[in-house]
Amino acid sequence: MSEDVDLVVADLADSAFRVAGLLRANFHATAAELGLPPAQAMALANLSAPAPMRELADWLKCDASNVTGIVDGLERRGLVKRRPDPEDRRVKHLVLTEEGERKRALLRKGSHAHAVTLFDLPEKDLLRLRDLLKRVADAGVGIDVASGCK
Amino acid sequence: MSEDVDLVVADLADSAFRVAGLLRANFHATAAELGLPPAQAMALANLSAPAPMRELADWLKCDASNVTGIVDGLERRGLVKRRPDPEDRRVKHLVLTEEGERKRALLRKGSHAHAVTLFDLPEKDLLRLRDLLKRVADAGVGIDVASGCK
DNA sequence: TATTGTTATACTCTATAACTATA
DNA sequence: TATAGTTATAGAGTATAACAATA
Repeated sequence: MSEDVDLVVADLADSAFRVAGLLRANFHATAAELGLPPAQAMALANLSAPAPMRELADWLKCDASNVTGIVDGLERRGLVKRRPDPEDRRVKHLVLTEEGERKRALLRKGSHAHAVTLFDLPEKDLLRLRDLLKRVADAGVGIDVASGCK
Repeated sequence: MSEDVDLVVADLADSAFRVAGLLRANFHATAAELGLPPAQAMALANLSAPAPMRELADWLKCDASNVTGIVDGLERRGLVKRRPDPEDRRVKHLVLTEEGERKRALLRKGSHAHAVTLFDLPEKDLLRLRDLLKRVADAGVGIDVASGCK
């Protein structure tokens, strides 16, 4: 007899939430140590290269109007600068300052160290877990939210 | 040659975040359809039986002072009632109304339907993923946040 | 003294809508 | 007309500190 799929899925969703919660809690704690609110930290972590503000809104999956405030905070802290695009004068590119680069590196270092400790599995299991979870994550982008239909 | 563990872990953390993000986005959307803000929905989902407000604060991992506002919202919507504990008159138990039970069921039904669609894997993989993720989640509770040390 | 729940306060996050300046 | 970014506004989530009632 096979296990009840509903139960397995419920278990799975619970574990996924818990694991992500642990990752997020650590990210927030690391951010707090660096004096950064969560959203600003998330923005900073995503700024691998100069990018228009619009792009940041897409990354953070939030309305463009929020980005203004988040970037205001990062600019107030001296971590990014707004640089107007000479080609299209509506666009402003976000450029990290030296201090911004430094904090970004610390932020990523902290997250990664925690992840390594968290995903403490034998290599075979680690690879298996990565493959399975990636399949779910990749397939999931095509699923309509709150409808359950593809 | 084995793959670089750092890369695998980074990939894994990314997938875990994405999967949890999908689950959460769906939960919020389902909550919104029921006219519930996220925190109130989360509280409602956790109220399987009458519980003291303090317990809810632990579940939600937030300060007790927040719970007052969240429960105010649920009470305003007629979904829960505060019932004083006769044994310890400091304590108030949260009891779902009939409408509260109804919305709670709908909320859980929506989440679960989405999870079933999301975790659309052959049974063998499904069980494997559940086991691996559960191991990580269970082990993770013992890890200090933002320090990476056990 | 310690704990439960409340209030007051402040900061942050988020979406909507109306606006500007460009394209 | 459409797009990038801003402003104003309002609702929501969160933590801190001080407090009342009770244990």
